[in-house]
Amino acid sequence: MVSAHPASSRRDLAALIAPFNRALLAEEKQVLTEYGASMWEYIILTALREHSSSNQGQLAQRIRHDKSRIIADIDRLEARGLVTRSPGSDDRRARVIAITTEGDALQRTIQAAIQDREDTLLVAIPPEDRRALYRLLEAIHPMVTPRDNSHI
Amino acid sequence: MVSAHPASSRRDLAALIAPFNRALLAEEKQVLTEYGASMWEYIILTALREHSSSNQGQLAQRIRHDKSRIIADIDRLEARGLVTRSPGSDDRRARVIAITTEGDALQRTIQAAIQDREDTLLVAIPPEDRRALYRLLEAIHPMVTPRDNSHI
DNA sequence: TATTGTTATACTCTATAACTATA
DNA sequence: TATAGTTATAGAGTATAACAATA
Repeated sequence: MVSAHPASSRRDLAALIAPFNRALLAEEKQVLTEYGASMWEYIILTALREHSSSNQGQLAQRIRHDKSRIIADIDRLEARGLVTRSPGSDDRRARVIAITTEGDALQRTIQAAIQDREDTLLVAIPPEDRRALYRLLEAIHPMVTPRDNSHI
Repeated sequence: MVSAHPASSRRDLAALIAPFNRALLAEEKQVLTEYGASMWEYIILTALREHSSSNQGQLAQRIRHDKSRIIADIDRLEARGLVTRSPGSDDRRARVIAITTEGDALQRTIQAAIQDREDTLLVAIPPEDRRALYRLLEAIHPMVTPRDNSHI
């Protein structure tokens, strides 16, 4: 009897990526706990360092966070003086979120710690292989990131 | 003023892997919905094709599923005739889970469909780069998978 | 007393709908 | 009427504790 689907010798790509993803998140969470920030708070600070200031809704959309759940995160960041939330000058419904100097510094500190951990995790991978990995993942990134159509 | 942490030019590895992981899971879930299986059910079938039969607890441990949550999954797989659940011969507390011919066939069908989708997702990556990616991820896999200490 | 499978419960994350204030 | 932000609520997924049967 010949099977319609011969036993696959190859592991699912998802089965290779998922544990890697889990391990990276675990490392990241340890660092974040150290600095009293949540994953979403760190993602928000990182996004704000790239765009410096944006409306709350735009920000949520950019990082693919929920417009209703981002509120509490910004509340905490604001209370810690890491971001400011001010009413839009032209549209008084809008809230403009901007990162502060303290927020900027904290994001850098956390990111440096996270990348240190990532390097440690992959210390057994030769440098040129690691560079190849980054190059491949950067190439794949746009293929797996839903395009932002908000400008259309 | 010199910053303690200069702006990182590099993206976090987690920020590259997470969207990739999400995209792969989304593809996988579409296939699974087609065949009426949940992610955990597919993982269970895949694990059973590698080990053919095992105690419920050992199985849960191997796939890092919850020993209490695996119950409902096995209930459904058993009801569909994809696995059998029989009392252990030596230890009557234990339940031995074994995959059936139908279960084996379904896993192959689903896996083939999933890997087809994965190939489609990465169709723009040249074959040799894709091979390099798999090679790297296979090398990283043992570094990010918690070792099974159950035999100690 | 410890372990296998089971059930019940609580907790986190997420998704969605309803509300307000502006436009 | 539509939109930005907010609040409240319901759901999925997960983690944990308590229980019955067996060791």
